[in-house]
Order: sequence, then C-alpha cells, then structure tokens
Amino acid sequence: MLSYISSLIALSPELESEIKRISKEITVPKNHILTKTGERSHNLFFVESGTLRGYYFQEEKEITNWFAQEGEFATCFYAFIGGHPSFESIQAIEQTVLTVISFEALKTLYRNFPETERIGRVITEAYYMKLEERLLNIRFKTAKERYHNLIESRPALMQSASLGQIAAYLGITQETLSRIRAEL
Amino acid sequence: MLSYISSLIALSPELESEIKRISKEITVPKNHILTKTGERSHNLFFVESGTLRGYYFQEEKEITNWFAQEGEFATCFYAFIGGHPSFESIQAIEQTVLTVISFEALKTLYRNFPETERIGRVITEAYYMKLEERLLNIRFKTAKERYHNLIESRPALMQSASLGQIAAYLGITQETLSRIRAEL
DNA sequence: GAAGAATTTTGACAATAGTCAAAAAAGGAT
DNA sequence: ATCCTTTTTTGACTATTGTCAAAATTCTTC
Repeated sequence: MLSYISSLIALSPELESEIKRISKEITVPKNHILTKTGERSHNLFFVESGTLRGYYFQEEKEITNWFAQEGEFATCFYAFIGGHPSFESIQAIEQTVLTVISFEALKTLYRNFPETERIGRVITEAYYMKLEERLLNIRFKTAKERYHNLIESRPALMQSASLGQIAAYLGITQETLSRIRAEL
Repeated sequence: MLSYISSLIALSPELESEIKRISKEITVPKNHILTKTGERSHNLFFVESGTLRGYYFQEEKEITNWFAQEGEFATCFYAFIGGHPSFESIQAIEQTVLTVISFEALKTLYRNFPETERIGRVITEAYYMKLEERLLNIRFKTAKERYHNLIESRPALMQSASLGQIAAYLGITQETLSRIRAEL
C-alpha cells in the first residue's frame, strides 16, 4: 500500500511512519467475511494480494457488486463517502493479504497530514470512474462484449471468482455466461 | 440554491452573503450549451427551474448521460472530483434558470468556510448513489421497468426530453422505447 | 399556413438473453 | 476413494430487445 500511496503524494518519513502505525496487514482465508451488511464500524482495505468481492442480497439472492484485486482499495463506498451503515458485505474469495485502516484513523490522518486528503479524493475518483465505465458498458455493449472486456481488464478474476459471481457482476444470468464461455 | 444549501449546513449571514457574492443566477434558452467537451474551466450549476442534460459523443452518436432538474446540482462530475477536462457537454433542453459557481470560487469558499466542504461531499454522494442505483436498475430490470421507474421518479422529464435522449439514458433504442410507450 | 426538417411510430424480422429443468462436472469432507 | 454438495453446462423453449426501412406525426421557419 505504501508504494501505491507514494505514487499519489509525497511521502515524508513522518507520514510514512504514521501510516505504518495506524494500518495493519492481515491475511484472511478464502470465504472470510470482512464487513457485514448493516455494520457501523468501517475499514478501508487495500488488497496486497488476492481478491475481495462486495455483495448484498436482493430478493433472497446474492448479488456481487464489485471485485477488488491486487493494488486496489476496497470499502463499502457509500459508507466511505457518507458515513452511513454499510449496505453491502465484503468477502475474500480466495486467500487475501490486506492492509486495513479504520475510518476513524483515516480521519485523524487527514487532520494531521492534510496532503492525505488527496488519497480520499483519488479513491472516490477511481470508484466513480469505474462505475461510470460499467454503466456505459452495460448500456451499450452486449453480454459477450462485456465478458470479453472483463477478461481483458481482469484476467486473474476468472480463476478466483465463481461463474455466478461474475454473471451477477456483468448483469446477466449464469446460464448465459456459461454459453458465452462455451462458444470459444 | 441557498435554501437547499441551508438544509445541508448552517448558513451564517456572512457565509450567505459570500455565496451570494460568488454565485450568479442566469437564465439560458432551450438548446443553450453551457459546457463543451474538453473545456478546462468549470462551473458548478444548480438548477432553479428547467432541465439540463449531460451528453457526449460515441461513435458519431450523441449519448445522453444524465438529466438534472429543479433542485439538483449538475456539473461534469469527473472534472468536479478530479480537476480534469470535461469529457461531457452540458446543455439546457428547455429554458432553464441556473445558479452558477465556478470551481475556483468554490475552492476559495472551502478554504474560507470549511463547513462548506460538506456541500462537495453531499454532491459527490448524491452523484455516486444515483449512478449506483442506475447500474442496479439496468443490470436487473427490464427496459419497461426502467422506463416506468423513470416516469415515477422524474415525471416532468417526459415533457422536456426527447425520446432519443430518454432512450439513450435508459440504455435502450428509440424504437423499443416508442413501443413500450405505445403499450399503455 | 406551407415547406422542410426533425422526431416519433410502426412493421417485419433477427439476434440476444432469460427461464426452468435436468444432466454433467468439480470440489470437499470423511 | 466414495459420497455428498456445489457449481457449471446443456437443452428446449420463450421473452425481450435490436436492426433496418418506411410511414406518420410534430416542430420550425420563412
């Protein structure tokens, strides 16, 4: 995480040691749940290796909303920007190494090192742009195109995520995805 | 705009007069273009009455990306969060009364009245949640459901926006929308 | 108010994606 | 290795949406 952050802002030795102090690295096994729907205490995660997914329930069914892989930040974004309770759960879909910072610690960091506010902005921006891109994709591309896009942009996902998770993410049924896959 | 802002943060007399000083109300006619793709100087708009649309070109075709109506903020959001050049254009689709604040003035406002940062956060949040909702809609609802949703949530849009604009916004073709409409 | 432009509707057809049900394959635990 | 569970694939059929072309309607402008 530090090397990623240092690509965003200048990292003074004091700031670096402060970030080290408030963050901790953890390793979670496959299927481990990091955040549950409705939870009020929030963390910002940075994926060092492995994969996380964000999901929630809709009409009894689990809907996978996003994936985060190596080098990406992940959090319940709605809670991140608004301080609301999380409406989605976050789960590791394979063994994952994470750096964790609590929202409280992050706020204190913003106060003591104002230049770190940029981190928050960059996360917001990245989240928003990804969402925008997905919306365009789904509005104007066929399921097949979206699937091939996903393979290109996140090849590693194909190993770790299940068909059902990928299908929900792409907004299609499992069966359709299975057929698209068989075609090649 | 002031009455909307006062619902978000306490509005001291000084802050109120400062906002009045840096913002100006303008009236633009139908089809007037407020922001062009690629522009570097940006404004935040607040719609007092009327309707704006954000759009851009993709493969020669104009794609309507969003609508903003009475009581909503509108801007090229990507530029708003990241300070990038605008990738979309903003146009009034009917006679529209707007309050305008430039990004520069807004930054100065943030500095002088830190409580106004909340405004930026609320705008970000609203934008993000709307986008998220749209993505869910389009992932799991049929064109018909999405159209009826839109009628419910923005009845006034049906008068001011053209069929093609609404169709692009919903991610369907004009013909399909026309047929959905005819069914009732 | 007529001519021309733009927008909307309709038709016929094709392609895409969904549904429900069952079979096949893969993964885990004992 | 075998049984059990979960995931993935396949089949048959249906529903939804897109495409291309033309007709009808509405909106502008002179």
